[in-house]
Amino acid sequence: MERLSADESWREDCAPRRVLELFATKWTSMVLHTLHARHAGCARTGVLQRSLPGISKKMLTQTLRDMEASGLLTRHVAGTVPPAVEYRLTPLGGRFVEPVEILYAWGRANADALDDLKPRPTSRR
Amino acid sequence: MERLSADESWREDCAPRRVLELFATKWTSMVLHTLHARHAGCARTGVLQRSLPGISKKMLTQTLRDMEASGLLTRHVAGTVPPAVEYRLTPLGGRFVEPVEILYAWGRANADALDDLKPRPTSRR
DNA sequence: CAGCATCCGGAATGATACTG
DNA sequence: CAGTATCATTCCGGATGCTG
Repeated sequence: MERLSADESWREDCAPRRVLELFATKWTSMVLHTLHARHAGCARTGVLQRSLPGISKKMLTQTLRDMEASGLLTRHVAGTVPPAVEYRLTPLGGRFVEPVEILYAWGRANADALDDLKPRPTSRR
Repeated sequence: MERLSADESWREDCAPRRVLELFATKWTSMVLHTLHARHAGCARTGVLQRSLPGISKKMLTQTLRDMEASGLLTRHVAGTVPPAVEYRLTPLGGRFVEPVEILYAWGRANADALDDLKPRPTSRR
């Protein structure tokens, strides 16, 4: 074996690895997918929270801020009477939707196989 | 907004979410990708460790065991003089390579954009 | 409504050393 | 070579309460 192709390695700090880090945080990909698939790439905090069963206000805010820092979305503060903040996908965020969608679809397509290995109620993390 | 498509939701315990959990563990996807791209789907422990810069023996073993439990690969113990253990991708594991490859490729394709937001030496996680 | 400040239990990762 | 056993550390993610 050892058919070293082009550069199929995993040096630390390589781009692919930074992509994986985006998935390391529990909600990132779900927020991204929801923002795109259910809200056309733009939504407010409350709406997002309602679209994501189980997420807490804290984690939602934290995730959104991290994603903003990662350049996946932008944050727009509107009026100030009742704070209205909107989050919108950036071009990078928009492109990142694609891989996420693929993962999502793969999950659905392989739901059966995944069910078999389901015996992990108190799953990791 | 609110263009609720087919079933683009994230109910807890849905298949897509269980897929994401596979990425929650740091090394899973890297082991999978390495096993496929560099070792044709079958390799021994030591070889894998040498192919994954930075992984510890402990984490490698743990990751491999988890992946075995998840049905992504099988474990074959050969002789016993010097223990020789081989890990081989299962059909499910083989199918899972596809999405992982896509993420990998996406990272390479968007390396520039990812580099811009790189100012995170002591990155998250 | 949006967000921040804290406190906290537990999980994930890692360094090191030992066994067969 | 493969794996296990400790010990230490990081920090994720949930709960709760407060601010404007």
